Formats: sequence, C-alpha cells, structure tokens
Amino acid sequence: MTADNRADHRPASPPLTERQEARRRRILNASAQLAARGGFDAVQMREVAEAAGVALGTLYRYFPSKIHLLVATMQDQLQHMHTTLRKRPPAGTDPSERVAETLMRAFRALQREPQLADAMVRALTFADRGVSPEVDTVSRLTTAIILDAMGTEHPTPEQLSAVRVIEHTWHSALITWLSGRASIAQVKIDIETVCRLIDLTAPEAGGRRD
Amino acid sequence: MTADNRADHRPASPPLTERQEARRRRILNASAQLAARGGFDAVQMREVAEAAGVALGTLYRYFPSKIHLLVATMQDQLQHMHTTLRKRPPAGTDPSERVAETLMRAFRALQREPQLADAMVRALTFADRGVSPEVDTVSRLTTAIILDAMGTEHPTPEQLSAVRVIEHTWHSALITWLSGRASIAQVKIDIETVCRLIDLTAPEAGGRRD
DNA sequence: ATCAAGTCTGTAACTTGTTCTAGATTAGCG
DNA sequence: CGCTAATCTAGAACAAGTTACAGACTTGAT
Repeated sequence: MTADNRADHRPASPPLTERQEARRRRILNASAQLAARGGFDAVQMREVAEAAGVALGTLYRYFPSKIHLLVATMQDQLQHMHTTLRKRPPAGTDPSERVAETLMRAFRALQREPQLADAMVRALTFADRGVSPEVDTVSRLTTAIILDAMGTEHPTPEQLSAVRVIEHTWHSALITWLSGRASIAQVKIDIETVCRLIDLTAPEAGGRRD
Repeated sequence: MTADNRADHRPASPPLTERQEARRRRILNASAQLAARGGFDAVQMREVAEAAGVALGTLYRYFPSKIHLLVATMQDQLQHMHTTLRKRPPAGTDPSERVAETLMRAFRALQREPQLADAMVRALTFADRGVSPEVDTVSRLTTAIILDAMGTEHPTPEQLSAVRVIEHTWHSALITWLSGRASIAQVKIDIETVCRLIDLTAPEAGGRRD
C-alpha cells in the first residue's frame, strides 16, 4: 500500500538499466520542453507520457506526481546551471557582490525561458510534505551555489542563516516577477539588498548582538 | 467570452445587496472552516458550496477559482490580524526588534491553525497572473503591518526594499515550515536575521553604497 | 401588480491529475 | 532455451476543479 519502490527514480537504490535511464531522460526532456512553452499548465501528464514515448502508468512509476516531475526537472536544470557557473566564477571582490552577481546571472538564465521557470518554481512552492526530500535536494543545490559564490569554506551559523534568508528572497522574488507583480529591476534591488546581510555576518565584521 | 463581470466579488463596482453580502460571508467562513481542518485539499469547491448553502455556480460567480477563494480568505484573516495587532503594539525599542516581534506574533497565530495557514499560503504562492490584483492586496496588507511595526512614517526607498525582502523571507520561511522542512526555531532565526536589514537601512545609520 | 433583467439553483458535462487492471514485454537466471 | 518476477503498455475509471445550461427566484422600475 505505502509507496516504497515508487520513488526509485534517482540513481540510488536499484541501479536503473540503460533503457530505464533513457526513459527517465526522455521524460525529463519532454517535461522541460512542454514547460518551456506553456508553463505549468502545459505540462500535462498524458502529453508528457506521449512525448516521451512511455505509457501513463510508467510516467507515474518514475515520478509519482506532476509536482515530483517538475521538481526533478528543476534539479536537473539547477545541476546544469551549477556546473556552468563554476566555469566562470563571479568577478566581484566582496562576497556579497559575488553572490548578487551569481544570482542575477542565474536569474537572467531563467528569463530566457520564463515559462519553464514558471513551471518549476510554481511546482517547488506548491510542493507539500510528500515531496520534501526532493525539494530539500533543490534547496541544498541552491545553497551550494551561493556558498560557492561567497567563497566561504567554513560558514558560521550566522552566515548560514544569511544564506537561508537569501534563498527565501530569491524564491519569493522570482515568484513575484513570474506573476507579473514585480519588475526585473525590482528583483535586482531586492537581491542586492538581501546580499548585504552577508557583509553583516562576516566573521570579522559587523553583527554583534546580545 | 472574456470574463468581465465575473470578478465583482469585492464591495466595489456594484454594491452588493444584504443577502449577497451574507452569502459572501458564508462562503468565506465555510472556506476557512474547511481549510482549518484538512488544509488546501480539504477546501473542495462542491463542499464549500454546500457548507455555505449556495449552488456551485454561485460560488464561482463570487470567486472565480479556488485560488481566488483562498486568497480572499487570506485577505480576510490578515485584516483581522492587522486590527488585532494594532491593539497591542510591539514593545521593542528598535524598529527591527518590533518588526521581528510582530511577525513572530503573527506566526504564532498561524501556528494555531496550521492547516488553514497551509491552505492560504499555498494558494498565495500558487496564484498566477490572473490573481495578481488580489495577491497584491494581500501584499499591501502585509507591508502595512510591517510598516506599522517599524513606526516609520515616511520610509525611504531603501527601507521599502528592506520591507520587501522581509516579506519575501516571511512567505518563504512560512512555506518551509509548513512543508516540514524547517523548525519553528529556524523560522525565528531567519526572521530575526532579515530584520537586521532594517537597522542597516535606517536613514541615520549604516548603508551607504555607490 | 407586472414585466424585464439579472441572479441563484440543481445538475450534467468536460478537463486533467491520479489510480487501477489485464495483458504484453523484458531482464535475469538456471 | 525456458521460466519467473519485474516492468511496461493501453486503456478504463475515478476525483476534483471548472464550465454550461435550463428553469426558478429576486430586484427594481414602471
């Protein structure tokens, strides 16, 4: 009754065969492609299945819900972005500058496929407890990207708080932009504003309290 | 074809009759009640209609989608909270302290009905462009609450940025808590962390840049 | 009181996410 | 090769949001 072997879609527990790996990839590609034009609503499970050349039941075996599918799509894209960003690290001198630059670069990448971004981010924020592990993976990836940009080896707890707040801002600002309630300029300002927290929590500088 | 007179559910354009006002109220109450136990999924349009004693079509005339309904429910609750908070203003001396205290108070209020909070917040972040005006109303209400707590009469653009970032953090932190990925303690830390931005952007103190 | 326009009701239909089932295919193993 | 368990396919069925529609009820103006 309880889904045990349902979420075996990550290269973990039972190693997927080659054809299964290929299926999984076809599904993720179809998902991203449908999302890229049409956004969240255009990613319809029957259409994904057909475009990927698998049966509906198979799609559900690989990704137990539409949300799982889109969150996995986001994992995919983030991983891609992480490696891309690593190749050309940000140029700023301050950690806060570098983080802001990195996030704005990521933001511009998303701008190129706003519908895809819409689908992924909506799925991410709509995900409920059942998708927590997958969402957590995305969160860890984002954290890794930010820490990379900071160049900080051993972040203090305070710095980790700042990074969490930056992530909060990043997601939420993205949503307001995607739903047309904030301009790109405003997103930029918000990101630059929140990145100042990094200076504030740098080990040498600033933030004493109580 | 295009819905013009569909969204006339706010006491604006054509003033609602008494019975209509009563219907609207019954619907919102039913929505909140169903949400309070069961969360987002338990707010089923047919059930709301039945509990409110109206036909399904009527429910949709008042609130053109489930998302609209839940966002309106949130407006309702926020308004309530705003007046409650005004009665007992926060005690801290610093603006940042007062804001953090206010938000944590609001947070504890939501904790009392976590399912209701879940339904409202999920609706809010899932809302797409079609619900922008309503979501914006919620956002303005939140801003008003924060500015009240700051006690700032004429906020600078920098301060408004800080307030926006605080709102981002507030929403996103709420989501991580609701989906079980962050503890209450962590939410508290995040809120206190982001509230430090207020000190940073106070007109006399800190934040010069370029 | 009567009429027209607008609103509400009850109900069925349609859409898309999700589940289920019976039979075909594949993978691993002797 | 031949067997068995797992996987995959095709398609039906179900659930909940949304839309459509015919007829009853309200409202407001005359």
